[in-house]
Amino acid sequence: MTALHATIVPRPPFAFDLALEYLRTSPSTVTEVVTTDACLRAVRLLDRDVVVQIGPASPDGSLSVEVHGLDLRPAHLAAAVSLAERVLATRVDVTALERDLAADPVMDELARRYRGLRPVLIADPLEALVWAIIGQQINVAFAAKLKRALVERFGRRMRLAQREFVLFPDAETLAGLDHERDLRPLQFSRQKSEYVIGVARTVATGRLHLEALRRAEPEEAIARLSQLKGVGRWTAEYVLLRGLGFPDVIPAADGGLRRIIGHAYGFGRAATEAEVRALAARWAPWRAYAAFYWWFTLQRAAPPRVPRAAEGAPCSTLG
DNA sequence: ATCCAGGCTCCTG
DNA sequence: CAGGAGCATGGA
Repeated sequence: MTALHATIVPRPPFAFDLALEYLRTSPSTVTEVVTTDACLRAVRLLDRDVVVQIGPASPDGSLSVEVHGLDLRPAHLAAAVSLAERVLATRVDVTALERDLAADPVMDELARRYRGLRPVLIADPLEALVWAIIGQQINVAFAAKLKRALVERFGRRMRLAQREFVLFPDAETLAGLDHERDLRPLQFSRQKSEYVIGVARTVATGRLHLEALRRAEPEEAIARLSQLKGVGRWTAEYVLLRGLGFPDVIPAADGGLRRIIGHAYGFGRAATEAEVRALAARWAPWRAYAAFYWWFTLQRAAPPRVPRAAEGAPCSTLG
């Protein structure tokens, strides 16, 4: 096992502590391991399974990026650095954000509260897509249980420093599953089983290249994703936000967003999707940031999660 | 038991 | 093209 390391300097303001808090408390956090001051994750980089660790490098805000694996070359470190920069959006210039959001007093307050927080990505876009499908119309705790079961059953494992890591299953693995035999026993509904395997097959056969969607216009990317069976607008927008890093999309149909926004704007009820879209127009070009702030607020208001079973256990960051 | 949960598909009018 | 029924599943 070799280790390479580099230092990156996020564009200020950057709040690594808030990003870490998000990861620590988010139901989507299954393949990541979050410690008191760092985040680790197993991922495929180039031709290697590696563990990437991101943590504070010095009090000035710079971050250390370490990559651990077998026979690593400089190219693996470069890939790890670009992964870290993408997942944490460290290179995004947010200096205009506070000014842009100040017109809306409610959002202005959130922008100040979460200064330096950017939407934290799920490192693997396919993982983001599968997670979004799993999360459709069920409570997030159960969705997290399903994701954990999927990862533990079909993900490759890695061991590093007494800790076990699991890679999210790749498209080829998921494409080879049988929904009755493999996913129903994990408590997936019949339709979600078919959706997950169907999108994996589309990706595995090369008919959909998720990474390439990053360069598309948002509406084009949403249209492409929506062609997949089981992927509607909410799911597509979620993938753009959490999987691909689009800064200005908002899943306006999201139940959690509708509830908290309806409450925050004094509707006395959940806002409708149309109302969320209308309000969100004022948050452009930062609508993904706004959505992320709301989700973080919901997460913080939620009751504390079940304590992790055992330090070092795989997937132990999920409650 | 009943309602709800980070929706989607498919079918009406 | 907007609106709604029906759908799966487990948890509170």
